[in-house]
Amino acid sequence: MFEVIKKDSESRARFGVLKTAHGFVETPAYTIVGTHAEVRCLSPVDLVSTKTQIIIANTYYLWRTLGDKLESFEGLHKRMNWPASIMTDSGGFQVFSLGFAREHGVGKVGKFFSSEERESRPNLVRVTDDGAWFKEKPDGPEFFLDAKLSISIQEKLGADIILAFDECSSPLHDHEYTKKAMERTHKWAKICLDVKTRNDQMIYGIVQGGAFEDLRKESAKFIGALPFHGFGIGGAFGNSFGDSKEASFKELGWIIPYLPENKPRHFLGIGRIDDLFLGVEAGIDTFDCVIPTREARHGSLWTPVGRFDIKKGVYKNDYRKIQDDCLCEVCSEKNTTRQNIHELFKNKDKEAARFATIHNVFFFNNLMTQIRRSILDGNFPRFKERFLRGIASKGL
RNA sequence: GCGUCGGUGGCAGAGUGGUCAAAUGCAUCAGACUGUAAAUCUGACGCCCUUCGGGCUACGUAGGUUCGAAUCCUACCCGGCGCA
Repeated sequence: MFEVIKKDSESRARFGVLKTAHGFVETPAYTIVGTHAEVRCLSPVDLVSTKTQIIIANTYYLWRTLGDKLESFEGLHKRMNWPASIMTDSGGFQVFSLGFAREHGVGKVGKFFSSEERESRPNLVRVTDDGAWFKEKPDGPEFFLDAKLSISIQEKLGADIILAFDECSSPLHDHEYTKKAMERTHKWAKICLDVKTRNDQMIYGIVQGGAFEDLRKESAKFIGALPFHGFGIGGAFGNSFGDSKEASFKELGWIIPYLPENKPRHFLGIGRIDDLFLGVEAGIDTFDCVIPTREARHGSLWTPVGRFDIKKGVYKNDYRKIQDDCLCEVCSEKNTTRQNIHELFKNKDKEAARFATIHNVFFFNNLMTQIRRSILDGNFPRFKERFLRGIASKGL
């Protein structure tokens, strides 16, 4: 199911192959986010051209959207017209994102909402030891999602890799709460394994424990010892949650040694360029992140010298490609200069977001290809240094 | 020529005696975005002073009425429309 082909001699980086029911994923790999069973703005054909290997969809949203139709659901592969690998997130992140994170504005760097702002973004989630009560509106009815139901939904969705239901805690939570959330996650992890019935799906357990060393180690030890096919690392990570990168990657150092060498490790929701290098270096095999697709829609295009906002006026008469040496479908087309794409964004043309998404997704997938190659060549540390310096020199 | 309607910040367009440096939209500029609340959000946008705040100049032009005018009056300039 997962094989490590080559290990870097100077770090924990490794090249591997993950075999799922729908093919192979060469790792380290980027998992492209398709929450609602589609990668926003991209057709299945577009996706192929972006070198995408695997997509992650979301249990919570598909459950809410499909409702009764879930019983007769044809499966994600058919629905998405995507023949390759798919994973589903369990809905555990929504316990956080629609709850505490929404209320407190966590996730925006350096900014937490004031009490006034909180009123307009109320917490829509109530967590108990048994599961999570969600509501769509502050005054709407509650509905319950727990480990058992999450697995049942994920089995109906039919992804190749499913995730255990967890509670993602916040960096604002103290040790006591984080411990409680971690213990719930552990309890739910065992339930997920118990109730899972399909043999053609892999299941990953999820390590929590926030920024606390004792909890991270405890969680890694506990989850790592359970018979999962792989492991996700989630929770309060990275500067997105108000923590420094250094601190968050120290956490990986606490966790990874407790996870089995021969099983894949997924870094949940993390995926900026420096994160990728640091994650791979720490022993991560797969990443997923909204950044390539969301920022594309917002006009931010990524290149080896940093990202830029194509909507800015300076690109109005810029007849260069997004990125000179890029082999993505957009950069390879004749009539897709920065000037064209700028204009499409200004005209609110739907093609704008599509072009931007194609480029960004290709960029990140291609970066992973280069990382894999560098590991195979025994050159990862040099490649990392060179690439990060390239970005730093021009600024992000 | 007569009549009539109108001339507001980069543009469009509110305001029709004080709470107006002037709503709103667009444009512009800056920023954010990390298991998708997000093809989204935030801030700036007359000039000057260090922010709170204060000062100055502004609603076609020039005068006037008034404690006070983008808002009222007069003349003029410009534009649309109608009639000659």
